[in-house]
Amino acid sequence: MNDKIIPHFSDEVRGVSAANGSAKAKIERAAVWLFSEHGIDGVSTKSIAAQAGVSEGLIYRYFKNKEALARDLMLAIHNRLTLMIIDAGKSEATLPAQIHLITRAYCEIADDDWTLFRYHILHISRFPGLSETPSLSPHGAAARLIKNAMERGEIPKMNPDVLAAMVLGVVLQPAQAKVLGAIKGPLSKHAAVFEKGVLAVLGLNADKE
Amino acid sequence: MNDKIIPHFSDEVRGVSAANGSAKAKIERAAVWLFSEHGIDGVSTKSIAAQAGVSEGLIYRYFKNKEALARDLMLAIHNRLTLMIIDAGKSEATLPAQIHLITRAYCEIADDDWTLFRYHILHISRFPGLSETPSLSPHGAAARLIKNAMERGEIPKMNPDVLAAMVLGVVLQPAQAKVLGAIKGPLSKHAAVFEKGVLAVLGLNADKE
DNA sequence: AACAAGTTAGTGAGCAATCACTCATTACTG
DNA sequence: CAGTAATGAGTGATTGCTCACTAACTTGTT
Repeated sequence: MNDKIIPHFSDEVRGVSAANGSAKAKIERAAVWLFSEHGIDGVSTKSIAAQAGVSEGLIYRYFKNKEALARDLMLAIHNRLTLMIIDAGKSEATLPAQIHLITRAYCEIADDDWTLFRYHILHISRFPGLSETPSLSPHGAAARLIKNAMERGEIPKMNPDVLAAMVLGVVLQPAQAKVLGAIKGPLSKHAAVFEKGVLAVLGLNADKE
Repeated sequence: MNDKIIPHFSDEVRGVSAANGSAKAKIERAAVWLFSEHGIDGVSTKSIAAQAGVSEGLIYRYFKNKEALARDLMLAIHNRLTLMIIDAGKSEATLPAQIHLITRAYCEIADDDWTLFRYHILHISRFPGLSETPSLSPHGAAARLIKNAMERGEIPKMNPDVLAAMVLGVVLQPAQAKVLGAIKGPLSKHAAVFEKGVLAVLGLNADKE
């Protein structure tokens, strides 16, 4: 439980952003916090500037408009999660090994920047375009891994999109429950349970215990 | 696949609202459609009135303000889903029988009023109060059924809130995937697969096939 | 060093547009 | 005509965004 999974991945997956003290970073941190709490339309540019401790006009030096600011932040976590799944698919050959890596990394990314992750699961639906590019979304990447495993004969063939959604739900719904206060503490604490649940949905855990 | 599950439940679970042609019903239908599409803050009272074919002022004859309208609609589907789970817990004695009923009914309620269901899963987080009353939320009701099954010795003991979230995720994440366009057709088509997945997460499907 | 010129970072008053909501008035109905 | 249903122009507040401006810092020339 001590060793982190994230360092095994590339820099993009580990999550990098603007220099911590810069004005741009202050705006981003203020915005992601306020957006996750009140929704994008529930936050004014004035309140973002106030929370960041900068003037309102400065936002428009770094971002074209409020929507672009919201989109950039969403894209950061969206791509981070997607690339993590793709990387895991490349570094491991079998579905169970991939799932072991992915469940841990998913939880660690969520715990690492919970505000940004919370923003992602609460408000991703504001950006339909991000999910309409299947290969660059967590769902699409997961569906691809599952489809490959089906073609290798690791699991029975069925609709990979439905199965990918069921599998993602085993991890994402507890995350949403944590957002809504029904579950407490870091997600990583439950990573082993999530892994077991995911394997069960895939019919891969008959040989355990 | 022909027989519906919904009729087995009480009137409240079957879903009843204002008379179809009344002005109040027209406002509700217009609001739930626009809210689910653009979010509550992304919809103006003017646009609701226009879509409903009534004047803007009429909204305030039937609802105290825009927030109350949004809350009433959310409460309708929220209570409908919650009561369905509670009812299933009363009418069936074992967890597998309860799950058989619930997965079907969940899908049928979603298909029956997809716009309202879509509004629920996309924007429930706007009303944290609804989830903070655990016994009156789908998550809370499901957690109770699971906890009871643990005490009857049907499944191993563990954190019932975490397990309830994982189980709900198996059904809700495919619903979200359908919202985002990754899955098509009615949810009921996949009810049997969802049931199998839920049983697997609970460790209850060793005796199948 | 001294100064001028140019570039970048940052400000905040102000603007047109839109917002949720009110209310005096009208239309309808039994 | 009493009572309810319905209207929509009007209101003050707030919105996202602009832009003329200042402050601070780099660079080039002497």
